[in-house]
Amino acid sequence: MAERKRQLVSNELTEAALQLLATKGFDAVTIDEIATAAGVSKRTFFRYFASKEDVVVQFLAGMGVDIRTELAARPPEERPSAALRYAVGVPLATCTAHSERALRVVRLILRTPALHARFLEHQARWRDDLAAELAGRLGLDPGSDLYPRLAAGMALNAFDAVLHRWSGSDGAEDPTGLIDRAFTVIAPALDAA
Amino acid sequence: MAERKRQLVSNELTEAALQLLATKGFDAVTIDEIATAAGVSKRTFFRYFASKEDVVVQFLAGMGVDIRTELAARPPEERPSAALRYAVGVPLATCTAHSERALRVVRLILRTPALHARFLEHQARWRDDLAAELAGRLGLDPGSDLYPRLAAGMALNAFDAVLHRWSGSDGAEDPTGLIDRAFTVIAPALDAA
DNA sequence: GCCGCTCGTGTCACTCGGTGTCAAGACGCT
DNA sequence: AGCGTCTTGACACCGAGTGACACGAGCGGC
Repeated sequence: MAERKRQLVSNELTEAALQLLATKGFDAVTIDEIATAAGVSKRTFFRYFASKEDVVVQFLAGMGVDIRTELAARPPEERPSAALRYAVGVPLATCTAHSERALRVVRLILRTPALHARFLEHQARWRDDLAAELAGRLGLDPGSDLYPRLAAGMALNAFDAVLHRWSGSDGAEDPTGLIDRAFTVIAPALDAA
Repeated sequence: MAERKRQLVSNELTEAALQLLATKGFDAVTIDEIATAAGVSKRTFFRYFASKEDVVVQFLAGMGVDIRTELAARPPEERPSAALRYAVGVPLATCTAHSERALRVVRLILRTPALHARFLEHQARWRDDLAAELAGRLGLDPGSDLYPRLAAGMALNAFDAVLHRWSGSDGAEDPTGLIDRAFTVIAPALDAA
């Protein structure tokens, strides 16, 4: 029950934060505002989130592990381009499923330098994870072979490009179609050898 | 003459900052410390640099334009993989030329999340610039074609991987050799079609 | 019933990054 | 000397983030 309440407060906080940040802009909203809007104190906010950026970015935090677990679940004989495409497709599907909310968050992140920076940091971690998974999958040594890191980077780069285009078109363009087009571009490098 | 003095103060500031940050760690150094070490006030520090991260990251700020101008200078008939490889090679050559200093800065950036985030933000801007240059070079429409952004991303991704490996090996591995190996991996995608 | 226990929260005080304001000097010009 | 301009330092201020502590709610043992 204590866990229930914790989740409740957390949701209240993210809800208030997303609402305020999206309308007034990142810098124009203080943490006090968010906290009072959620009915708690500023101190309590920081017991749930490490920073102002965290409220927004933690909203996408699960994507990294989603990508990696999906890659781990793909059949081993599948070519890297296909496996990575499906792995990266998971968070994109989540985006399209909750497009109203996801679009607002993505737009906010891309428009706000501080958020964008944090987001890129997350992505860098995802890339390392993906590279490790990929190296294990292909039996490569990540210490000597550049391929795993480059491949993971290419996949996430494609993911990023699609996200930009998707939010740039206000959700009009289809992420699935975009990611397919992106992967036809990078596939020759992913599947070489 | 006034310009001389400005440059002098700026150098003093970056020197003090790099020294202190590299030894004590990013969070353990206050701006007051850096400023007093350079013989100026905290307020003056912020007249030269926008933020604490800026002192370190602005050290690499020129790289972005270097890459783009080099790409613009490459012969138009050169294949994208070769042109991008040379473009990205420019800042890497600068790194090897001042390896003692560059290595310290790169290590500091990669080790400090806040700095890493800012660095990635810069890179994202470079990528957009590179993509625009590449689109112009190939006569593609960056609004509809994904290739420019993906290609620019791949090149910078390779640059990033090399930088990591270089700093990870304490400068032992040769950046030129690494970037060549990285580009043989991604070239099939860059030169397809 | 009451006593203690823990745990979540609010309050307060504090540090530090970052900004606006202003007055005091340094410099060039006439 | 007297006058703009430009840089600087001093000061006050805001907001992010942290540490310390006291309060109250819930809960098990007596």
